[in-house]
Amino acid sequence: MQKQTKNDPSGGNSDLARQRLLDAAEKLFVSEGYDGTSVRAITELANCNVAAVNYHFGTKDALYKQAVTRRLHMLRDYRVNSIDQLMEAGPENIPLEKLLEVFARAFLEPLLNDETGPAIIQLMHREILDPHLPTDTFLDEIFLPVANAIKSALQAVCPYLDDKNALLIVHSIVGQLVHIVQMVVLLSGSSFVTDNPKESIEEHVKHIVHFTAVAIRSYQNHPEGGQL
Amino acid sequence: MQKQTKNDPSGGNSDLARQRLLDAAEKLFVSEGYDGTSVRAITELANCNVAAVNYHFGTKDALYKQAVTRRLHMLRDYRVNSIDQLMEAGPENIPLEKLLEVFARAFLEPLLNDETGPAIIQLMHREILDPHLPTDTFLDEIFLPVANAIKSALQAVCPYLDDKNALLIVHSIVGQLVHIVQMVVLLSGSSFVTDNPKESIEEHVKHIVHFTAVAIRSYQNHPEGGQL
DNA sequence: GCACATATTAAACAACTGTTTGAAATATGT
DNA sequence: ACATATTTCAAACAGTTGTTTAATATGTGC
Repeated sequence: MQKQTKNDPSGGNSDLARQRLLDAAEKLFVSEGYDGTSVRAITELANCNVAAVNYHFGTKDALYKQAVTRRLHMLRDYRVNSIDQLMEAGPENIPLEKLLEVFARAFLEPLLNDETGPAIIQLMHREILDPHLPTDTFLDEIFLPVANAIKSALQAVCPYLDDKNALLIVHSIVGQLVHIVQMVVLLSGSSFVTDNPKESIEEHVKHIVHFTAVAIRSYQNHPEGGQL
Repeated sequence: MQKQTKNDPSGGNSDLARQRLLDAAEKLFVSEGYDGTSVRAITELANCNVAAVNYHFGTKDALYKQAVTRRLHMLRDYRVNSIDQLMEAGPENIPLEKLLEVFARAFLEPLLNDETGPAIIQLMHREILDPHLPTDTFLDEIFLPVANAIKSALQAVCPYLDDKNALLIVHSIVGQLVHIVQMVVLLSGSSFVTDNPKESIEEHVKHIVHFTAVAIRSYQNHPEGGQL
């Protein structure tokens, strides 16, 4: 992309400006939301003229959609691929804890990544609260694919889980993981001193894996779950 | 409030307009967010003049703070009181499942209430994403009081839980409960037909109670949790 | 009924918003 | 170097925003 091919009539500089606009837009949509972000703020951060948004993307809304969609697909692919790769070892060779840990880390990858932090997941939260994508995009293009991937994997590793219980368990796992992100966001604006945020996240991940594994194993003897 | 006392010099009509503005503001802040809600939209919904916000509240921001804070305190008090009332029966008389169920229902009360639905909890999500309250208000005035109440109650009912594990478990419970709300919000804008949303919520609550109880009991023999 | 306090109101204000427009600059192919 | 395509740009536009202002209407106490 730094190299400009002489055959490309659409111009490399155009791609650079587009990229800068997408990156700037993403950053501002994360921190200010859609309505709180102006086209002028985006173009100033991207070092572009205010009309560049309309030239390259048509409208602010279309820019938003592209900024969100590229991240949404990235998150889905990373999460689904992580599960698929693990499952290549064969379900009988995969400890439940391992599956849960791989999923948790894949789910939280942007958060665990120093460069991105909670931003991308936070952008997804915003899209849920204020949807701008076409109806059901979030469900169809990230939530359901990821949920189905981990659900199938759970059922392969724990064949005693029926469809209904497996899905309920997926919701429990996702809820716990999302909560970590929300706590990070909440504490990031806080005057509380966190000793070591990364260590705290690791601790939560470890807890969730164990907590969840125990509960799942209880379904082996009790399809209704929860009885000891 | 329908009766106007002759002794009240601040005027009943003023309280009526204030109330209408708060209610209208809340409704719009829930659905459109802070930046997506204009003063004109609020005053139109409240059947007031646009300057009424400034007269009664000073600024749009101050109106927002009051609208959010009144609900935040309401949620906290309901949750904490539900736990406290249950604990009056004495921890030795309270099954763990009962405690978890009471907490879950108290936590989700607005959602379970046909009049409010997920709106109020959604308003809290928005405040986390776009804080307008003074720093740490959300933490200090709802999250921590509620977390501490359920943490103490859990430790009273399950004395084998130490501080660290109890807190991690509280996070797991809250994460699962918050996730229900997020799913309701996500599906409310969806073309998916939900057979019976109330029944689905009940099912999730039942699952979370049992799922969580099993996992908690595992700490009895294994302070590190998670081992079977 | 009057004086004073309070609440409501329409108009005005400065600033901001996303978009459009046409000129100018730059890139590209021959 | 020229013709054409693409990109960038400043200015303009109509609409929106939260706030202020002063007049008017309403409420209250005596």
